[in-house]
Amino acid sequence: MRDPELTRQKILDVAAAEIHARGFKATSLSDILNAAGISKGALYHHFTNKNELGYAVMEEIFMPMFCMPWRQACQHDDPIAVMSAMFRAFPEHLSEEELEQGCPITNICTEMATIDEGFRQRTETMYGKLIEDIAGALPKSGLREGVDPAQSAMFMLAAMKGIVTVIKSVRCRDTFKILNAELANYLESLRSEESKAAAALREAPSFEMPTCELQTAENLANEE
Amino acid sequence: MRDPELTRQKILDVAAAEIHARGFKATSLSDILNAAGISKGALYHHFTNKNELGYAVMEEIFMPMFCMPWRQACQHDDPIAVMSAMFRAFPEHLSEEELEQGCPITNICTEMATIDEGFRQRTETMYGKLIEDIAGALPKSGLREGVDPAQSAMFMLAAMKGIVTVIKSVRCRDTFKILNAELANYLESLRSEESKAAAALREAPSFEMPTCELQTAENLANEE
Amino acid sequence: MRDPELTRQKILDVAAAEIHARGFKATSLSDILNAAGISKGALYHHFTNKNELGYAVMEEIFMPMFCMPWRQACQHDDPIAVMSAMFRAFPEHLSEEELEQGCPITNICTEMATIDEGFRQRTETMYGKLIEDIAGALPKSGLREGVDPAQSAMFMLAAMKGIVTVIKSVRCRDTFKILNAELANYLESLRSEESKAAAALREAPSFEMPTCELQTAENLANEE
Amino acid sequence: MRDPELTRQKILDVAAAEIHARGFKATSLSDILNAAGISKGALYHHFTNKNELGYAVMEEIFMPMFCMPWRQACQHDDPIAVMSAMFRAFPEHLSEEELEQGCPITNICTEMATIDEGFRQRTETMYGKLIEDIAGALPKSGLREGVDPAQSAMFMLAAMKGIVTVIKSVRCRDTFKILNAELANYLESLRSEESKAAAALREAPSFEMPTCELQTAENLANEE
DNA sequence: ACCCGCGGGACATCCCGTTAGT
DNA sequence: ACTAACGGGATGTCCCGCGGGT
Repeated sequence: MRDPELTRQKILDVAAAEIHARGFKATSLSDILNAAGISKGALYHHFTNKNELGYAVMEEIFMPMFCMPWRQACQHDDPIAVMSAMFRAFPEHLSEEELEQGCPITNICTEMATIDEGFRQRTETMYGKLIEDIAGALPKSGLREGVDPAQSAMFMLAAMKGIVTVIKSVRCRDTFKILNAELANYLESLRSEESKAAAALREAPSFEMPTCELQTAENLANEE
Repeated sequence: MRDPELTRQKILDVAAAEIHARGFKATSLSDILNAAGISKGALYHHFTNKNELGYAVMEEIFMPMFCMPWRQACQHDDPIAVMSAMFRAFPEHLSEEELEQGCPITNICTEMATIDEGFRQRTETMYGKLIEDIAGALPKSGLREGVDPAQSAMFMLAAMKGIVTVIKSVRCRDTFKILNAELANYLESLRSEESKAAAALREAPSFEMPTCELQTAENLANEE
Repeated sequence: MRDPELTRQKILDVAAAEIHARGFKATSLSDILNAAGISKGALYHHFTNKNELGYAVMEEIFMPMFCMPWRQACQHDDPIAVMSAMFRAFPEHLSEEELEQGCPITNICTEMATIDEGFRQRTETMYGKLIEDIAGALPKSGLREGVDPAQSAMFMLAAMKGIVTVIKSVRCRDTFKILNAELANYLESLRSEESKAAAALREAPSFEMPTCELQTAENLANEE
Repeated sequence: MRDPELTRQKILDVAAAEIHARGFKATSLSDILNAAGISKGALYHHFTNKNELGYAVMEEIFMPMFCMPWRQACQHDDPIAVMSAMFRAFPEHLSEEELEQGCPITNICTEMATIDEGFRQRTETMYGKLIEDIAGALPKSGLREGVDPAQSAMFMLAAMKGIVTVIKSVRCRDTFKILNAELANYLESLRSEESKAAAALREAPSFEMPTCELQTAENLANEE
């Protein structure tokens, strides 16, 4: 019955959901408490304050969730192909709710960056690492001359985030598809001529949304 | 001494600045009141509640400010050239503060879209109009075959917003330049061959940040 | 119906009573709110926080109340005689409750001096002024050679506060009388021989507890 | 490693220090726990609640510490001489911190007497015993006719506490010296003529602050 | 048109004490 | 004997909005 790690995870899971749905400031601790069915004492025992809880949610839920597909794509022989497929598949895979809520990291950072350094810095370092990984992987696909992998990776990331942000306002899945297709085109345009030829012969890799193996309260409970 | 319109504008100006700096929820009415040197009664005389004030700030300050440069570019004979120049010039023109605060519209909409329809809808309709204008203007520059102006306009807008959002986290002006340069390249890539040739001959239009002729409290005061 | 000054005074009066009865930290704002029948908003409107309320209570209630009798004694031709009478009369004049609660200034300062400078400094300056006044008045009674008026005033003040403090623990009115009599003796011992002789001829001034004309909520209400 | 008595003492020592520094209500159990490096369970194993811990601190730390010098003085042939020396030496012996914090017993009793009988009663009985001892010893020094030893002892005690309380507000070591000197004078004035003469011939007893042999955690640890 | 006094609720924090467990 | 998870209440702060008055 008493399982601190599970309690902690339950708090994190619920907090992540609430924060994603309503934003950080608009989410009260009582909301989380009620939804998770735990007491104030328990929360205060695991996290020293609301901001610290927010940091933990970012690091242990939002960031792994966000990075997973990119990391997976980076390990493939033709990362550009996988990412392209990813962009094209993505708009279909999101629920109506997710589409309306946008990217949790962009949300929390846009909201909190100017009033709390903790959120901003965590986002900054995450971006740094992710860009590094992607920039390291892109050349595997064969790049056009003059293309700077880091620069392109950054642009792709920014564009992708911009698209999700715009979609959050516009709430239109078709627009989402179109924009992501345009982004996929941008990606493909980075290939060298040989790479293009080769890619044309191969079949496009079927992309399936990676089931993000997060440490969730459910997982923890099932283990036993 | 008693000038309702001036009072209203002062409130809007101050509110815009505070909200841009701290976000909507994190800005309390007292913050605005103190900064503007007016009383709560005055505020509630002009605006029915905090959200309504937020809407007015969006419509009368943030949106005109944001749209101004685009509208200007659309009126030029070669909109792509102007927008390209704009993207390249932009990172230099922003103060350190503005760079850290990001785009006010993206901020407020990202923060509030899920908890209040008013903010979202206003953003949506603004995007709609802006895209329409840009899509209407782009062909003047001569587009490559197969390019859908609306689609490209949307992508450009999204990418631009994504870039500003990322920069808000990363706080690096050089990265800003690089990303905007990449965006400018994207724009130029939309041109047809003839357009490219023509543009190469012309001199690039020098871009100067448009001084947004907003209705501000200062302007109002000076008129008299 | 709406009388801000009266509201403020009511808060001060009630807060003074509660703080005197329970101590500063042990008195919650809700206690005061309930006892005064006002809302949290009203309190927050008149005082920025609990400490600031405490300061106001000290300055506007406790200190005038405490200083009144001394000031009165200082204006007499023979201050020593008045103060002596005061010390002897004091233990009889206090209610059982006041006897148990001790001196409000000593209480609040003893409790708060180490954790908040505001309380300490206010006490310090009050002591300074009071000592100055008493030291200025004492010579009127004719002092023995070698007596430093300031020094004696300070000692008298300290002893008096010590007595009240001890009585707060011991809760014995007779002990109070004895100790105050001893203090009165100390005072009389400061006189020169002529002064002693003269005082012996005169009748001891009858002392009556000065009705401290404080600005109380009751007074304010009665004025209208 | 597991030494319940040592744990208990450590708690007491740390609690005493924290309570002396911040006051009883302002000291949270977590403050003590962190400073002592023990867990809440340990504390609640040794003490049933916060008040009970406070009582123990009073009885086992504050009171022995406070009484020690007086007891020592009482055993001397000329208690008045020793106490006089004590008063004169005291202000020099205190650290700046101790001077600012005042007498721990006065502090805790002033703060808690009205809201908890436990603190008050313990103080009352301690005063009773101490006065008894001093009143019993004073005659050894040879008292003036008409002097009631108990009365004088009480006055001395009260005055001394008042002085320390005032100094806590005023924070001035010189004032401390002056007031204590005045108190010493009071003491000496209790002597009979013969006693005065005799004391004048003898050398004043040099006073050194008694190293209070308390049961401290350090002492306990060293014993092994 | 604007100000000031006020109502009342919500929120983050924090704190004391209990209990399952080792 | 001691740890750590947890319960749940209370507190100070603060904030949005209303309405009497000028």
